[in-house]
Amino acid sequence: MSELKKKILLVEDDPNFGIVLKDYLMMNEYDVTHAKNGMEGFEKFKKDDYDLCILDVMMPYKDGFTLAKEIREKNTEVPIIFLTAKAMKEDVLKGYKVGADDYLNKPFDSEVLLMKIKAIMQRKATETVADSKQFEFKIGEFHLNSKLRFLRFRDEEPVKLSPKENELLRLLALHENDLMPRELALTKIWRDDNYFTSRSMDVYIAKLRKYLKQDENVEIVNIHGEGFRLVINQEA
Amino acid sequence: MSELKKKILLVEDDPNFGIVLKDYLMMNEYDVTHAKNGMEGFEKFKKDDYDLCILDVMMPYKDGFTLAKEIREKNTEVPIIFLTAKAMKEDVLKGYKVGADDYLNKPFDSEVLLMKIKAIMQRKATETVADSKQFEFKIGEFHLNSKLRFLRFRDEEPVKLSPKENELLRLLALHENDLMPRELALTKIWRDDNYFTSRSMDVYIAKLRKYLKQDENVEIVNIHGEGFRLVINQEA
DNA sequence: CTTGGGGTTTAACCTTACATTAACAAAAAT
DNA sequence: ATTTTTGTTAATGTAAGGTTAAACCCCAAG
Repeated sequence: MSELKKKILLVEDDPNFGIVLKDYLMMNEYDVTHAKNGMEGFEKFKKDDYDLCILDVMMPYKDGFTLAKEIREKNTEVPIIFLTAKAMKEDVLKGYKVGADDYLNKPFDSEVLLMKIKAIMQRKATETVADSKQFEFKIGEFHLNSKLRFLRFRDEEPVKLSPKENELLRLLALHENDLMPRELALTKIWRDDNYFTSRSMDVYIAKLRKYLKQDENVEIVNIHGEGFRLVINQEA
Repeated sequence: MSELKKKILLVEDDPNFGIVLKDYLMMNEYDVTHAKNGMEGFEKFKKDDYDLCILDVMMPYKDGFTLAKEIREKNTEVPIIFLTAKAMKEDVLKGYKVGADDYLNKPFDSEVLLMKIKAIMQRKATETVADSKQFEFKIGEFHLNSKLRFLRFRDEEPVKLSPKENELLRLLALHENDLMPRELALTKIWRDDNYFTSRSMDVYIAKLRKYLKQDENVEIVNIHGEGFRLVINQEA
């Protein structure tokens, strides 16, 4: 049964490091293709479908950012992780809004890389294209603008939401009337799933309930051991 | 059509290093003009349009900072990168005040330079042309003329704005009712994003709020960790 | 050269905003 | 019955933002 191994494109010019990393990832059940420079990386990218790209930034002739841009022109979805030299300053990275899913400074702990890969795969698996672009929601008599992070009830003054409140409510709204699994919120918003983040999330659920109390027909229901459901009852 | 190469003015007095750097940049598809001192650099600058200037700081007769200042008098837009001989913090700061986009300590990794160049070009590329031409705004009952740098409330005497006040308010107005990211203002107006420029910006926000207080329906709202929003409420 | 003023930055101090953790109560599952 | 999960409120620590005043820098007038 040809396993459904996830395909990773690894572009890394340092041959030693590249091979070590490739082997490590393959040991962890990924199907890894290794390209030794930007050109080769792009060729291989065009020839196949990948679930993830790991690009070294510092490469001669075609650096990781440039390659990422080319990849993005072909595919706006595929997650990209950059491997950057430690010396690289934040502002340089920020200048490049290629849409990276993560950065890792060399040298890095390979287990950290694995975790990031897992988190990204998980996130992508449960994400639709439309979702990532929706920032306004009608929730009963509320209006959520999750770009500007405010929640308005009818025509009243909007309430400002904190980043976490906002993301959580948005995620619930995306799953309106349906289950929003605990684990999903934890991996997407908290990027980690453990006892404490889980309790933290519960605290935020309580906060949201307080806001939403104004509208009788809106409530957040718990599904024990599973997650939460944003229920919206419409009156006839 | 492939001749859309970006033009770089390189001013570097060390002939060996200058030529090596020029060649390296040309290998990376830039159109490089090399000047061997500040005088020559300024002459060449006046004769042509460049997309970027790379200036050595340590040069006889006319140092990089002085040259930068002259360049800025002619052109407030063109990005400037300084090459400094050692880690000299004072000079670096001085450089930023001329409006440098970045600086590099010699000796530097040429790939890092490439990266910075790309980041800067990218930033320039994403600025819209339309924005750069709009200089008059209606802000509630205010009128902002950002060419002449004054702000008028109704028919009262216009208030004169300082350059920073003016640019900041203009940037807010360009994003009217929408988020104006902190980072955007800092990189565009202050050309640097650090603790101090950030605090400086907050001071200017306070000043603008003071001016805008006259109109009840205009306010600058903070979005924690993101930026500011110029909100204009219209009464029916 | 020195002095003064406009513009800007830095410092200081204070308030608000956020996220996490703790603590304990209640509900659900086993 | 007892363990696990969830609800809720409060306490804590840290970061971000608001405000004011002093320091600083440059430049131009005395």
